[in-house]
Order: sequence, then structure tokens, then C-alpha cells
Amino acid sequence: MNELNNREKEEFRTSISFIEQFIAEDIKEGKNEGKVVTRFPPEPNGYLHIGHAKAICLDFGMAKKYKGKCNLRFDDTNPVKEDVEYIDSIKEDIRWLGFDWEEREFYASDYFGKLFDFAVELIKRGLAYVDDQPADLISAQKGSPSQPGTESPYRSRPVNENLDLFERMNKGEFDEGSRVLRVKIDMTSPNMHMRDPIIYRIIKSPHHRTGSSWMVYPMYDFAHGQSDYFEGITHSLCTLEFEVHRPLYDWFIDQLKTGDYRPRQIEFNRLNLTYTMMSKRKLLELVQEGRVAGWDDPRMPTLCGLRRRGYTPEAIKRFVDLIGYTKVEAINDVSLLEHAIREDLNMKAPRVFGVLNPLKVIIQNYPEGKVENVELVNNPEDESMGKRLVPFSNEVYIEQDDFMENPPNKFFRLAPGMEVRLKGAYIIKCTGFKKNAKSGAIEEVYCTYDPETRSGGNASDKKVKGTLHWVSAAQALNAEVRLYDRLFDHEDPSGQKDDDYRKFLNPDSLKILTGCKVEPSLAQAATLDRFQFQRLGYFCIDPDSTVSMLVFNRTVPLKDTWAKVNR
RNA sequence: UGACCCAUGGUGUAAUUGGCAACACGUCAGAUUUUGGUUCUGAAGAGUCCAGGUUCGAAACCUGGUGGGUCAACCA
Repeated sequence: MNELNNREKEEFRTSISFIEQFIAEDIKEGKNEGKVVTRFPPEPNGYLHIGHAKAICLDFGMAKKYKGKCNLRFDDTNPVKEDVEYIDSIKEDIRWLGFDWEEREFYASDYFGKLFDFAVELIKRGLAYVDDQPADLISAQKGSPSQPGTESPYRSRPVNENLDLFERMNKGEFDEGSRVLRVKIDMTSPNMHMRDPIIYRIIKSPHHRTGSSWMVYPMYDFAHGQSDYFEGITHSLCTLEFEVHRPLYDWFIDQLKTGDYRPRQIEFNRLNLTYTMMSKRKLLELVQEGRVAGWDDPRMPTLCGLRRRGYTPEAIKRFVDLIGYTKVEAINDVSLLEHAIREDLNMKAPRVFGVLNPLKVIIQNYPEGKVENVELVNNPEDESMGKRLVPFSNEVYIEQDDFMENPPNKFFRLAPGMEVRLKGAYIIKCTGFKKNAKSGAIEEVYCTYDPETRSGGNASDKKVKGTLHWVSAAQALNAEVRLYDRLFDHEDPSGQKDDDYRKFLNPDSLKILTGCKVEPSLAQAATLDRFQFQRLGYFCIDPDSTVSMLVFNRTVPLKDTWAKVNR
């Protein structure tokens, strides 16, 4: 209720991102007849991560808000790096987030013909030339950011010769790397991207969509802006590092355009998160080196990893909404992401009892063999989620942490002589315990219960300091629980100049608990179902889970002020 | 011996575009609670990177610094 009020308050806020301000101004000025067309342009060479979610939310979000369209376009200009496997996963992840590109699934490769024709046109206009020099020479001639470049000796090659060579490059007459097509701009430009950039190179590997029909492929810089133009994109939203490319894209569009229309590129900051990294290359290394179990390892910042971890699309979108879009290179605190998932799951996740580190409690005055079904609320935040029955008997498991032989001052749990409530059942009092003489480990705890204190009963309003979750031993289901922590123990693992990011891998990022006990209602749970294990955290069923062995992933622990007091 | 971008509590963002620096997360305290969760109340925490300038008035505009980022793939 109150949380809703908070959300409502936030929705009333008038501030919109600088990007949205630009879009709103463009609409107001009647640009593009007030239309908004955006696109999400991934390269199919890896899995999507939460940084992509930030872009997806913007691209699809702006289109939706301003009654426009958002295209999905795969920027597939480099056949050696790309694969259909990635296309499928990307589409799955975007759909999972809840966005729809309808029939507008495009590929940069759809435009290879148009792009080739445009390149030929540039040659004819004397604006492009074939360079026969090797890569290292071309690179050396480019100069450096503080040093102007020098012109290629092939720069003034006659038009006919360029035309002939370019056609023959595409027929496969020359080896990869032997020739490239460059555009003629300015080798002394302070902007490196304007120093006669390469627009076409020879690649003989087959392309996942066009097969072997092309032997030359456009560079990203030559394909991206024009693809936007071909699709009628009005607002081309991308990350900050493309800011310096914008003059080049504008140059191409100047040569291409026939009217007033041109896409407007607006750059925003990438998403960075503490204790992780977004580099696709490094994420791939983690997978290939076996440091994680795969792209969907629940410790990965990939969308499939977060999904398997138990994150909801709503929480991810909420998080993206909270961090905003600016031009500042920021590192966002993971605690905000965790806040977003807790906030969402608090409303949605049914409560259940699960004991991670079981300790048997024997209730000595409760009849042996008797089983009562006690009623528990599924979600105190949402009455419509109903109630369920949970079996109670004379032997129950509680959490090892919930018992102490010699408790400190504010320990509101079980200890010799102390009383606690077993949530939904009875108040019990500890009368003794069994301790392993060698290890000192507590093996069993003995209690008595007060029959009058059953929840809902006569003396049920009796106050005790602590309430524990529990699972009846005889009916308990066995479970494996995987506890995840941050993958790295450094806030910015990939930003350290002198240290490899692997050095900061957190050795405790995964802990597997095998002897866990959960309430019998969980037998019906399906893969990826999410629950709150009361007093512990949010958990979901892992795809590895089977009928004989339930497997849970901990999405995020509950806030724990007791643990905080103890540190 | 460059060009471009950026700078607001610990973190991320606001500030109706020149008018009392606000919100969220986090932190701390209290209340409520059959979850040490949730919820509620309150507090601490920046005077807006620095120095000048314009102005009745600057976080915002101008100049110059400082600091950070990006750019030299036949990657995207």
C-alpha cells in the first residue's frame, strides 16, 4: 500500500532524461512528422547482459511512450565472429524482458546490396579508393590522436581502376587482407575516424545469412548509420564511445541523403555495476576457461544468468529506471539492483519454510506420531495468494544459527531455558540439548511445547521475542541449495590497470548446501518458480532440479539486521 | 604535443532550464511486526571540482585551470 504510494510519487516526478527531452523537442518541432522510430542493434556474437537491458529499455521504451516503433536489427557485418546461436538467445532475452519488435526483425546483412551500391557510388564520385597496402602500413599512416596521418599512395588511383578492383575483390580474386576500400576524407583530421577509414574488407568465410554470395563485407562504421537511414530510424540511441564516430556517420549520410531526413544519434552512458564487469570478451573468457558454469551461470550479469538466478524482468526494468541515462561514466552499486529484486519479489513470491543448515529439535511433550496441519499465509503482502497447510510433528528441523548454547545479549532465538515461537505453530521452550563431545557441535535440541499457544488458539497472543521457521522432519523434502555471492571481491575488477580481473575472482561466490530440508508443498514447484524462504531470502528452482532432489538458487538474501549487529 | 565528452552527499540521479540543492539506494536511530523481512517515522551526510567573470540572484551562462573518460581493429 505504502510502497505503491512511493511508486506513485515517483511516477509524478516531472523529470525525464536528457535523451527523452531531445526526443520530446523533436516531436514538438514536428521533425519526421512527429514520428519516433528507434532500434536495438546487437551484434550476434555473444549473450545479452544487463547493460544491454539498459539500452533495450530505452530503445523500446521511448518508442512505446511516444507511440512509435522499435526495430530489432542484428548488426551482422563480420561473419567470422557471428553465429545463429547468439541470434536465438538474443531474441529470447528481449522477449523475456517483455519487449516486442513484431515483424520488424532486420539484419545489417539485408542491406549488403544497397551498401555495396553506395560504395560503388562513392568510388564513382571520387570519394573512395582501393588501397593495396597491408594493414600495418595503413595503420602507421593513420598517425596518432596527436599526430596527423599521411596519405596513401593509392589515394589518387583512377576511378575506373578502383571500380574494377572493388568488383574483383568481391569476386574473390584477391586474398583476405590484400586490399581494402577506403573512403577519401581527411588524413589530417583531428578525429581519427575521419582519416580515410576503411569501409570494405575481403572476408571469405561464409556468412550465416548470405552464405558465400559476398566476398567483401562492410565495416560496422559503414553499415550502422546507413542501416539506420534505410530503416527510417529517427533516434539512434547508443553508448558514449560512439560519440567520436558521429561525424563520420554524418558524413556518410550527407553523401547518401536525398531529403531533409536523417537519423539523430544521441549517446548515453553505459551501465557499470560494482563487483562485476560487462565486457563481452571477458565474460566469454570466464565461460571458456570454466570459471563459471556457462553463460547462464547465476553469477553472471547476463540476462540468462540473472533469469536463472531468479531475477524478474520487472525488477531489471525497475533498476534500469532507477539509474537513469546520463553522460557521466558511472559505476552503479549492486545494492540498488538487489533492492529492485527484493521490492518485486516481496510482493510476488510465496513464503515457504526451508531450512538450510538443519538442527533437529525434539519436542518431548508432543505425542510421537501425531501430525497436525497448521495453516500459514502464503504472502502477508497479498491476501489473494491464499493460505496453505504445513505438517507439524514432534520432530522438526530449525536453522543451526537459531540455537546458541551461550547466547549474547540480544539473541532472540532458541537457547537453554528460552522460549520462541515456531511460526504458525506453537511456542516451545528449550529444556536441553545434545552436544558432540569431540567436535562441540550441537546435535539435537530438546524442548517442550505449550498446547495453548497454537497460532489462532487461546493463548496465541502470548508474546515471545523470537519466531523461527521450521520443517517437520518426517515430511521434509531434501534439497540442494546454491548460495551465490558476488563473482568478484573488487568493486571494479576490470578497471585495474596493473591487475588482471581474474585476480579478483571471489573464491566464495558459490556455496553448495546439500543437506537442506524444505516443506512438502515444494514438491509441486516448477523450474524457475520463485519463493521466499522465510527469514532467509528469495530462492528459485534451478533447471538442474529433479523430482528426487530439488535444487534451489538463492536469488538474494533478505536484509539481515541481526547479522549486521554481529559484524 | 591533438580532438571530443564529462564533473552535484558514500553510490546513482533531480533541480519546472538563472530563483530556498531534491529523490532513491546505502548508513544510523526509533515504532510496528507470529519473517531480526515488510511497513512507518526520524536523523546524519553535498553547498554543486577549483579560480575568476556576467547577474539583484549561478549547480546551471562565459573564460581559464584541475581531474576523469573516449579516439590510433581489415572488431562492433
